[in-house]
Amino acid sequence: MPIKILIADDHPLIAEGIKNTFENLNEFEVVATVNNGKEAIEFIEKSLVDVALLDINMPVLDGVECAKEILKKHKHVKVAMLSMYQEASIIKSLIEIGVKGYMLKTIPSDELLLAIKNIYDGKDYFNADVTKALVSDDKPNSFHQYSKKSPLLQELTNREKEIIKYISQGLTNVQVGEKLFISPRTVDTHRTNIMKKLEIHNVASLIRFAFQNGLTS
Amino acid sequence: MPIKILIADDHPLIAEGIKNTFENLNEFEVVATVNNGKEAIEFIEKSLVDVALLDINMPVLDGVECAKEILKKHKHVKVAMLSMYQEASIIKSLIEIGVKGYMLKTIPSDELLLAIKNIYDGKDYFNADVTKALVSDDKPNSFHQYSKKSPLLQELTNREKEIIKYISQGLTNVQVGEKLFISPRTVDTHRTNIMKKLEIHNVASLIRFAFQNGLTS
DNA sequence: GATAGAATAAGGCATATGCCCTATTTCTAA
DNA sequence: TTAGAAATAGGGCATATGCCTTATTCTATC
Repeated sequence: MPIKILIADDHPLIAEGIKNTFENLNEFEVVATVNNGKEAIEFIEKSLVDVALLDINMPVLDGVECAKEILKKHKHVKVAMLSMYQEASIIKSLIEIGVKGYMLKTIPSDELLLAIKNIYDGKDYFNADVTKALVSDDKPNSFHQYSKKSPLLQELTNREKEIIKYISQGLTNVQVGEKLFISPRTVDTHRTNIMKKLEIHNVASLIRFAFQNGLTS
Repeated sequence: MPIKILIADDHPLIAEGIKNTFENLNEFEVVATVNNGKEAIEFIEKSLVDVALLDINMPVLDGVECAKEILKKHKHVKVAMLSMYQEASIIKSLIEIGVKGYMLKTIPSDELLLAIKNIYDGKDYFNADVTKALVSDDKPNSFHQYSKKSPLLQELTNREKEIIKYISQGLTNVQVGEKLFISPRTVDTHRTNIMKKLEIHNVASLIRFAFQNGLTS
């Protein structure tokens, strides 16, 4: 029986490319390609899926939130993430959530096949570059040393995500305040809270986070 | 005779997806899929290509630089750009360079076919969202009103690109200075020059630019 | 040899940020 | 109904930024 794969990506060309990789191989079967996390969950709730391959950066419901939902409610489904970027901090969060794999979109087709097969067999698959980044990341806040929660698990509120969106558009605290009809000091407070949660200390890192997690407009 | 298409994208899955879109259609023929701008130019120099479909964000030689090169030396090749993001300012630059099309990676396959056909026939194809953004962008520095050069044409030097890379990693001027063994004041000068060239006024916009143009590490 | 661009550096200053606080109100889940 | 988020707001202050300015040195290129 082929491995039933669900692909979630908001870029049709990419979804097609991935689907194409598994085509004509009787070991795999792409049972669905959906455009966002919400559709992915809806499909899993009514059909059988072995491995869910989720893009991190998706509209409506992003990959990370989607993964959490799936891993909480549908424990038989193995979840692997696809991303444009390699970022050690995200990986830590994903591992803590229970994700079985993380790969960059630069992965060659044949390696993707191997990865999905491994994940289906209960093994983990994490992109080599990423693993390397994790290993070299021996800062005191590394989750291997302390059981401190990783950034992404320190959930951001909707308002905080909204604030990030405006900041990443290049707006200052004053401008964001004007957009949302709140005091610039409130924006500042949100900003401070966001940075504390994400363990970062300047806008540059914040925008970086926004882009790598699909929080931009 | 089929339209000869060259695809340049550093993400094999995406390149495969695009290639797959044109498969089995005798109106089109994908003559090559390459991983970066350099390879694209090398191929065009020795083989016949009608339409080059370039990802903006590529290593080695990015899409914009690649497009300039092709349009300068190989005027018979029509160039279309693919991007993850819609950003009016980039489009302006591309139009000025002579690019015939710009589409987001969210484009559906059938629309991509239509787009390439139009471009081959000498028409332009620009993503609807992008066109809308351009029209609504009636700021005084719009290139339709003044013949002022757009940001991307105001070339960044290698050192400036290097500085952007470090800033987008979240480093402060002092930290960048330490990395490059130069004074933080020099980093500041570079930063100021970059912002003047790009017509932006804060880091947030700078990081945004970096991500949208593949200048991140 | 002159000129221009690139990279370097710094004075000076207004603005924005990052981050401690504390505090109130509103909403929500236990 | 009550504890706990979430959103609101501001005092206060150190640091970082954004952006003028000028200036030197080192290539290229003409």
